[in-house]
Parts: sequence; structure tokens; C-alpha cells
Amino acid sequence: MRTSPSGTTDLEKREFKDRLYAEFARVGRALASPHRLELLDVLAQGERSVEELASEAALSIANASQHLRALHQAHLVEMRREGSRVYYRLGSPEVFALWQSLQSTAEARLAEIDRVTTTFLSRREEMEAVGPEELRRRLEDDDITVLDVRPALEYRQGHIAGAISLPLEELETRLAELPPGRQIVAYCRGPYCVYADEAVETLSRHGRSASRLVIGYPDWAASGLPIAVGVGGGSSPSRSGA
Amino acid sequence: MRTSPSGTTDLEKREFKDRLYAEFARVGRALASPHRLELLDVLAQGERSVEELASEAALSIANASQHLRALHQAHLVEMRREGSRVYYRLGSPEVFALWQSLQSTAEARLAEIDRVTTTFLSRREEMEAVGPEELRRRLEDDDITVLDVRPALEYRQGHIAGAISLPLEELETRLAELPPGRQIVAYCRGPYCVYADEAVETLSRHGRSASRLVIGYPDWAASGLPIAVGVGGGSSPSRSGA
DNA sequence: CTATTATTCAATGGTATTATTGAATTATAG
DNA sequence: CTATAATTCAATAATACCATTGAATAATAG
Repeated sequence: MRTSPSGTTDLEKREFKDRLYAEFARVGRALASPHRLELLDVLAQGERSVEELASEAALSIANASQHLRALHQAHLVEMRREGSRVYYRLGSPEVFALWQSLQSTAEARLAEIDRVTTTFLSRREEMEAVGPEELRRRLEDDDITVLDVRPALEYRQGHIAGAISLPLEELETRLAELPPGRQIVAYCRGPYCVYADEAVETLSRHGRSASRLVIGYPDWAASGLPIAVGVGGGSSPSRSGA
Repeated sequence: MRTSPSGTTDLEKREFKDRLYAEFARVGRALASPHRLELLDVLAQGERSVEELASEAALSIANASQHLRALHQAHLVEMRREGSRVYYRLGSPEVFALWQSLQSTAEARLAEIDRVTTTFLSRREEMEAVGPEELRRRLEDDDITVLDVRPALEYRQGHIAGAISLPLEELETRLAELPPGRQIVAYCRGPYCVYADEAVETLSRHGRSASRLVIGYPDWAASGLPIAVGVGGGSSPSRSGA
């Protein structure tokens, strides 16, 4: 009973398709839980131990461990043992691209996301925002001070080349360290992260001219813009793509 | 009890994050079922009625309808009523990009997909394959005959500019219609579709020099390469991006 | 209006996921 | 070797999802 000209029956084709889509769905399943998406989002900043991940995503250790296991089985994250700790990281840059694609699709299609963000991030409307291309240009012209307001650890794991680390929590006490007069652009983890918003607000309150970068560090790095790794506050930009 | 310098409590931030990731997970959930992924894949070829979708994906009507409803609630597909039928289509090109990203992530990360495809598509190894850029060049040089071996309906809904429609089922009986002497490149629905493989095999058996395009029509169209819509076999290439 | 076709809705068991708990590993320190 | 810390595993109950069935709705034809 062949309807196709070649040596495969319809039944075999159906079995092939079923297996193929089942495999793709394994990845889809991994994206089906809010907690796992949040873990992916945290991991986009760099590798983290189970404990750090659990705390960052407000999960119990055991729960975080299980979700990480699910992500690992879908091969979206990899792990590495160091002493008594296990560190997880994204499996590849493609995984971040997938997460980005999911975000932008959802953003474009779900009005609810608009509603959630505008009620919470309403002040963002009034803030000036800078796109990545504009920032790159102004960085090249040395026209601007770029501020990484994420926790220092995340800055060390990778930051925009030329950016200064000034974690949000220390911003108010260390304002004097900022070169005076220059415009400031703050950035943080991603488009939905509020650190940069709060930094801009604080800076404005102290009479500084500040705006926020519309994307976060992982997006910047993924699009191949210049980044740096390590402690150096860095006026020596190194280039490294994704 | 504020730990942040601005006017939002940690609790409010957590609620914001929870709601945000819950919304993203709504899209993720929609990608968690093999059947829904297959429906998306079919819809990437063009809009379809519930009945067509059910038959193509080997589902009962009621089941297909429910899965389509789930996709619709995630805003990944849109629908349109025409008489007594309801036609579904992808919500936007971004949805296809998401599906592509899921596929390529899964392909890169899941060795199982390799195993499934190589056991079923083993003959593909021995076949010549042409990439999209090479095909575009050779189309411009009019060096080649491009064959769309999908069902005629799908050709009508959109095809590679300059391609001839010759559904796989009719290939053997209509071989004479093919311009003699020229090399042939066949394509079908996507990288995992077997129509083109079978066409190449049939053509080779009849002494024709044939190879397959490594991607399918939706991928071609999504990357902005020239396409055409309608019945015309078309030597008048129209351009339409995604 | 009635019959027919296409689709959706609602209810049903069956199955799979989820968060929690507490025990079991794995590695380090003493 | 023992104690401790970090993580994973295993078992559990609550929940959510799934495919099927049959009834309900929408649109068309007669």
C-alpha cells in the first residue's frame, strides 16, 4: 500500500513526523514554565550556582534544581561541577536567541505584556532611551559615560566595552566617582529589568543628565557589539562576538 | 521596608516578574505539544481550514480544533471565517521566526533529532543539496529548472519566484513536461520534508540530473528571497520580503 | 423551516507536571 | 573518619493538560 513513488510508506512517514515533532516539543516543553524562563533569563547574564539561581528566581533549592534538570534534559543549559557547587550556564548562544525570539513574539502578540509592563514601568514613558546603535556611535566618539548598574558579579562576567561598574545599590553613595558634566547612559539585564530605570531616576534627582539603554547586556552581546570581560573598568575595548 | 533606592518594593518587583514570566510562559506552553508544533509547521505553508489541518496532522477534528484554540489563545495564529469554514494562519512572520529558532536550537542541541532524521533520511546523505544563496544565483543566471513538488494548493499560496509546480504525485506521469537537458533543483515544505528527496530520487532514476534545496519554501520566503504568489509558473519574479 | 456541513464547546477519565518534603549524594574541612 | 554544605533524588498530593465523546452552534442549501 504505497501512495508515494519512493520506498517509504505513509505509515513510516507518520512515525517519522511523530518522532520529529516529539523531539522539538521536548524543547518546547522546557519553555512552558514561567520559572524555567526566569532561570534562562538569569543564566543569560552568566553562569550561576543552584543556590544563586534559586534565590534570584525566588524558588526553593529543590525546586530550582528540578527545573534546572528539566532545562538540562532539553539541552538548553549545561552544568559544571566546582567543588561542592554545581554551576549552570546556557547551552549555547542559540538558546539565548530562542529566548529572545520567544520574548519578541510574545511582546508583539500578547497585549497583556504591554499592560503588565506599562502599569509597572510607567515612569519609563517619560524617560529618554537610547538604542544600541546610537550607544555604539556615542561610545566611539567618547561622548558619554556608560554605567553598568547590575551587581558587580555580573559586570565581571561580561559587560559593554567601556562601561563602568556601579551597582544600583551603591549608586547613591558613590555618585562622586562619576566624571562630572558628561551625559550618562545606564543599562542592566534586559528590556524588562528595572535597575537602569531606577538608576536614571536617582541620577536625575541628583541633577545628572541620564538615560537608559533600551536593551540589556545579553542582547548587546548577542548582537556582536563590543564587550569586555573581567574586572577592568576598561577604556580598552575588546571585541568578542556571540 | 525598601532595599531599592526607588519607589518600588521588592515584593512589587517579584509580582511584576511573576506576571511577566507567566505571560511569556503562555507562549511557551503553546510550543509544548508536538501536535501544535506540527500545526504551526503546516500553517507556515499558508492558511488552512480546520479540516485540512486535522487531516494533515493526523488529528481528529475536535482535537485539532482544541489545539488551534490553544495556539489562538497564545496569539500565535489568527483565524478568519469564510462561509461555514474557519481558516487559520500564522499570526505574524515573527511566529515563524520563533518556530525556526526552536527548530534550530533543538537541532543543534538534541542529538536525538540527528538520529531520527538520519535513520529515516539516510538517502539524503548521498544526494546533492543546494543552499539558498547558490539557488538564487543560479536562478538569476537562468542556469537551472526549479521544481516545487508540494501539492498544487501550496504552490498557489506562494512559491519561489521562477519555480514550476509539479506535485510529487504527478511527477512520474508528467516528466515529459520538464525542459530537457537542464539541471533540476527540487524543494518542498522544509528541511525535514521528504517530498523533495523523493522527487530527486525519481528524477535520478529517469536519468535526470537533480538535487534538493536544503530549506523549504517558508524558510526561503522568511529570509526575504524572491517569491511569487498565484497560479503562474512565473518567469516574472516578484519580490516580497517577510 | 429542515437538513447538512464545518467547527466549537463541555464533560470525562487518564496521564503528566508541579511544589513540597525529607532522605540520599557528593565534595570539602577538620 | 565525621561533620557540614550544596545539590540531587524519591515520594507525595494537588493541579493541569490531553484525547475522546457527544451535544451545541454557525452557516449554507434546499
